[in-house]
Amino acid sequence: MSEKVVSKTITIADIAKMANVSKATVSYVINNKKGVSLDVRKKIQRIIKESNYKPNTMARALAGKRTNSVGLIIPDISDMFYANIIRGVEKASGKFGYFLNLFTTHANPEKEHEVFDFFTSSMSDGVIVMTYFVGKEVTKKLRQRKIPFVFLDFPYDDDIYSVSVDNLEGGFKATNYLISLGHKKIAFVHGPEAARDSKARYHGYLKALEEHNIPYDEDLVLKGDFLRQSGFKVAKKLIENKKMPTAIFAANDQMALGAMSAFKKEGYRIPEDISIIGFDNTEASSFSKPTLTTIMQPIFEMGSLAAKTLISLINGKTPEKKHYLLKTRLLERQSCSYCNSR
Amino acid sequence: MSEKVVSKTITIADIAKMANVSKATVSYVINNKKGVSLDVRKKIQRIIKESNYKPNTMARALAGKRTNSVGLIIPDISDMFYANIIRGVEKASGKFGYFLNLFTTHANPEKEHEVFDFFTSSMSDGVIVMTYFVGKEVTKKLRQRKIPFVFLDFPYDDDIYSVSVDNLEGGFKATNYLISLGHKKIAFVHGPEAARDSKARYHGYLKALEEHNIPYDEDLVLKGDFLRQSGFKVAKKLIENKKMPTAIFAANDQMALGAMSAFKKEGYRIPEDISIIGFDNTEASSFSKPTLTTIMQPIFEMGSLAAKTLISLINGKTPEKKHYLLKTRLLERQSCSYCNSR
DNA sequence: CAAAATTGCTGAACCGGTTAAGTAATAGGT
DNA sequence: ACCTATTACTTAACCGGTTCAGCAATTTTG
Repeated sequence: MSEKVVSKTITIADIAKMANVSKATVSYVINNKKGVSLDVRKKIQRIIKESNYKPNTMARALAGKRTNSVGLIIPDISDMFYANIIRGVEKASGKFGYFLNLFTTHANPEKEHEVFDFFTSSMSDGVIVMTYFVGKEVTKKLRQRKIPFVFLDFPYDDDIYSVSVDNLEGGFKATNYLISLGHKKIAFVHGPEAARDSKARYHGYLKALEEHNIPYDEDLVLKGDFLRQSGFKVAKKLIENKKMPTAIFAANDQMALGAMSAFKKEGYRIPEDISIIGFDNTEASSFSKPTLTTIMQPIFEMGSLAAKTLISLINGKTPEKKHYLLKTRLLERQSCSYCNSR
Repeated sequence: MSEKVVSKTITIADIAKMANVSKATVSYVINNKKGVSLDVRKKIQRIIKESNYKPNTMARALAGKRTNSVGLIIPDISDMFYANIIRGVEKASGKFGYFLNLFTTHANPEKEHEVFDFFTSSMSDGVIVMTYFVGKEVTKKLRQRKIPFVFLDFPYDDDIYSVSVDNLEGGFKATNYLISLGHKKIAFVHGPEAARDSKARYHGYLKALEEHNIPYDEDLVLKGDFLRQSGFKVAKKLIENKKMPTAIFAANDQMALGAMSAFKKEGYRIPEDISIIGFDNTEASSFSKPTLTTIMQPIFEMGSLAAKTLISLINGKTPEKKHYLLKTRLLERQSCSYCNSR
């Protein structure tokens, strides 16, 4: 005679029943819409609170509303760079009441496509994309599904909302700093061939030389691959070739630190005998002996601006800017000094 | 006379129409269910591919299916510890085809509740929780909504699936190591009062002393707060009080490094005059001079095991274990040596 | 004071899928 | 050849919300 009671999660219909109104009225109250008398409104609000009811996000989203979440697609989370991006995005989104869907592509083209497919199946209201292999197909897909998106650190494209770091200006700043210290023989260490950021930093280097009428010396421009080891090798080579510069600008901290240890090993004093500047402000750069002067990227701000821009787009507003090009900052530490050589 | 064509995203109904079948049949094909002839199946698959159709996740979830995403709630993402947790969770979930919803509570009780409320509104199929203020209400809420969950680094509770690091064993291991090097006067530096992990490490310390019949010396147990500065202060105090131990075990690397710099400043050689061991294997610990011997937590594995367990739960399977207590690992570096004093 | 506008609420369609139940056609068993 | 299973597919209800159209009661307006 007894019926089995299956505990079901409470729905809008239940609330409606309890309040003796229709589902519609409850919905209006939930969404703060007018057309409901104060009495009824209060009653419904009370019941909602008492029964601890939470509208189902899926149903909401399906019925045309938003999910209140933004997606973030990044290659990886293994270093602080990406962790900081996440932080920035998370913080800014949180401020606007959005939550974060995180996707990592592991720098794997296949996985990247998978991720995008998932995205286009609706889940986040918009997406921030930072990835290696994105091409026109992806932006096309996103547009087709009318999913707002913002790219991070993406080559300038007038059609695409983007937030990037001004790597050229960063390279310029680094080189300029060395020049201001009296250096004229300044070496540059490249990152890997394909790296856009390294290239931009190189162009900043060139620009600074040019502006100060310092002749370009091909022998002082060296190939690296962003890894510590390559900085070490490059430094060795410079020493062997007896073509020593008075300063080195490496396209990232890792290589700068590699070079530093090579020079120290060969008896050079830093910064007395040679100045070194890096790029990125990785954690390691503040622990080296001497601590590494470097260029800091506003990573957190990058994430946070991207989120702000995206949320504007989601809400149909026009973001302040279509393209942000963020300035870097010079961190003066111990690895650079006035040029002592003739 | 011309009609405005509004580009609509393609739905299962569209596919059904194109294939001259019902929505149901398409659904069966999508979900690889039987009851569809090979011919029709292939035809539908072709059409799906050609039209680049992706089922709407929301609709799916609403109709009783899953979202294929797991939630992760953590206090913050500002350091590599959490970044590694994320990595572990992301990687393991990815392997099973699950995506990640990331929530951070910023160690803020209010925000924490907000996050949980959002969760209970259905979005992820399950959730991994690592947070400060969780209490019984939260686990009750999750249970009420039938959302599977796993706790990270949570005090043992027989009722709750959990993955934790064996901090006691870690503390034991660290202390034991120092003892094995001949040390008898071993200081311990606490983390903040409330920190469960610090407390557990302390108990490991006690256990090791006891097992080797080394008398407990109250004066060698000092209060810190996990910050570098506190390690520095504590070391100063030891020196001033002329109650020098031959070794120090700090409850985390930061404090160990702080202590290290204090000792160095006062002319002590490490490890010749005093051995130091930390806990956590933070990045900084491998850059110090000398490099810091420390206890490594299997953070990545923690995240990955939690994800595995959660996904089992989601799929109605019984996870291998209800409680994982992961072992730490000793990283022997340069900051510890045989005890030289009498 | 009648007509028009407004307010407060309801009913029902809809979002895009899943799935139980039903049906027609084909295959299998004796 | 006749009855029963099985196969292949469809119909329709349902998930839990939102929102438009409609209606009655009340208020405003000329």
